[in-house]
Amino acid sequence: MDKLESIYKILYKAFGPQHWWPGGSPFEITVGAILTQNTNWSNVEKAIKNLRAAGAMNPKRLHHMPPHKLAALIRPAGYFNIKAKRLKAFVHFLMEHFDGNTTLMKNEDTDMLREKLLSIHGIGPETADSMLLYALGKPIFVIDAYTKRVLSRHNIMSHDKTYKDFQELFHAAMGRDRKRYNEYHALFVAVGKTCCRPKPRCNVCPLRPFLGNPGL
DNA sequence: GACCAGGCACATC
DNA sequence: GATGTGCATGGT
Repeated sequence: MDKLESIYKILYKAFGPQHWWPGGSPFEITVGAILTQNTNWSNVEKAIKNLRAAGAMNPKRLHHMPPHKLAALIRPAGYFNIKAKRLKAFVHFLMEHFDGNTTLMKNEDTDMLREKLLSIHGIGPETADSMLLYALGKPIFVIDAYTKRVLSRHNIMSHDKTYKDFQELFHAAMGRDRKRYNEYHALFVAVGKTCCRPKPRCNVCPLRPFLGNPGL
């Protein structure tokens, strides 16, 4: 097939390079991956800014920070009590297994690491894969609500298929190319924000000439 | 004021 | 296994 290749090219031409993940160390990206769960990125940026300003954007400081203090710093990102616990759980894992060193984590076998990440409270498939791809540069495709929405609307894959089903579609069709995975996922977010929204604006969909009218 | 945003865990049936 | 709910801020 190369429907997925064609869609990638169309989206890239329409929206251009997205420059994900914006700024930051690998550790900061893992923190961002947790903070952005079901949350607008602009709110996450405020929380990241607070953590930086407090000198807390490193594993040791976060590890030793009381949960209520962490929650206060990340308040703008929403779900702050939940996310404070999740960040603590992740940082605890990072300290225990890799001495707080993301480079050591990167050296771990990808499949093994993914399983370990998924076993951490508050880290599901999307967050784990975001960490693997954007923080550690592993060739793992990230599936999110946008990806599912765009693909299902255009009848590429049914919305009720599993995360794994969607992910395997990309892994099989595109080869394991981390740079393209990075860009492609970001492009799904771009198209999901402009036309393939919850309330669609299909008149401006760049995919329509290729795929026809979305099945809504 | 309703809707939406780069999910996940948990309860219930 | 499927479905529903709590978590919460800030922009549109």
